[in-house]
Amino acid sequence: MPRPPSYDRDAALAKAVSLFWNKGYHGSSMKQIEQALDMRPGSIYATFGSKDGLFSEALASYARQGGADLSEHMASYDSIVEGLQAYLRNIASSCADVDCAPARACLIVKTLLEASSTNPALYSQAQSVLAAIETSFAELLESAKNQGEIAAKTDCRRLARLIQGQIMGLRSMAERNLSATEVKQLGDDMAAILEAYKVHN
Amino acid sequence: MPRPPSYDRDAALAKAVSLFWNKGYHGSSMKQIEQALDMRPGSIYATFGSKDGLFSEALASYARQGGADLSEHMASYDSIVEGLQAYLRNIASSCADVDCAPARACLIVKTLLEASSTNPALYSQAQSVLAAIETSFAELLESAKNQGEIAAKTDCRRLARLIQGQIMGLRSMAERNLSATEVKQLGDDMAAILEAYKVHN
DNA sequence: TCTGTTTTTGAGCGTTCACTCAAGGTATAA
DNA sequence: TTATACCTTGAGTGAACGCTCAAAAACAGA
Repeated sequence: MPRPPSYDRDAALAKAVSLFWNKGYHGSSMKQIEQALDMRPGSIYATFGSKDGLFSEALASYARQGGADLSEHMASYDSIVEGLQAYLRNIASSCADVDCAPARACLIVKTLLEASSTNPALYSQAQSVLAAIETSFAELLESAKNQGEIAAKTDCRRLARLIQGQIMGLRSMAERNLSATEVKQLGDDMAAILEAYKVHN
Repeated sequence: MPRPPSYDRDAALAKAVSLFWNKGYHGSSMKQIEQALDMRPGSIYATFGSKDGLFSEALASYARQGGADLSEHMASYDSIVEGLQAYLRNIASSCADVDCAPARACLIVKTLLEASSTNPALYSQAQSVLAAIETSFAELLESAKNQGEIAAKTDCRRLARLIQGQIMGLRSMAERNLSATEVKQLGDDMAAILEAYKVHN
């Protein structure tokens, strides 16, 4: 009996991610959202509830994609630490490439900074997502420890935060007008930091 | 003959810095600005021209203060590299302290990320400020090189960007709800990165 | 005290904000 | 074909946005 929706929910979300990633929460108006999603306000509100709701779903979608990317990347590495080093270098490379993404900086970090004193719900969500990513890194590092790649006494959560800090710094730095070479060098230098944590036998 | 202004321009700017640092550009409305500066719109516009103008002056003021802080800090260190290491640890400590500042993250980075696709003028200004900071670090490192603290072949601008990236990451990470201990550990770990660049004799 | 200049004031400008909802359109099931 | 449920539409809501400006207030010099 009912009429099915004419739009593709996931496709709309992807477009929302792109817009919010580019312009941020306050920088994206409903007018721009309507245009980007090619949906009228009524449909948007029926589907996502509010601008906050749409942003929240977009952020979750972005985080899900990021997690999948990390998993896929790590799957092709025997050495976890080397996989993480390559991950840092890959981020630098893709940031250095001409606008393949809506922005170089991470949407989660942009949200963390923008929402910290203006939108408690989004701030909290950004915190949760970052905590989950920290956990992902920590679990990878625990495996690395079990494989003898890093010292048994290594504090994996602490090292995970160091790595997360590198990514935050790298991607934020990439928003500066640096050359591709400079961004890649930064990625290399950050990857090199992990050398000190390797067990060399 | 003329009536002198009743407000203190610098004091007003300091209050603007505090508000913008806390809430960002889009997150600070003129109503809130009027309240924070205790000035009526006419006076604000006569003094600073526009919201953009006020933000621009606030950002410049913040950067000036940051530069002065760095100079003052470094003055008390014979070893430049050790001074920079202590600088990173100090940032971590002050971020860990209970709200001594309007926000933990850096206003310049917040502006860089927020303005990149919504306000070219502020984006450009943030880029300039960050480039100047990079230069400050690079000059310090050149001195360190001359003093034999770091290898003669060190690329100082490149290392300067690595340090700047650490600060960006550290202060962004501090916006997460981490414990004081965790933030300080991150500061320690980032300071430790510079050990690898020291010439040990 | 009076005059001249400047600052302060705040009501209010037009615009844009996020959002609503009654009306009309379009699919499915009978 | 008809009935029914759902979806789409877009003009329009009140509120908040950044900003203006004529009038009132406050100072310094005469």
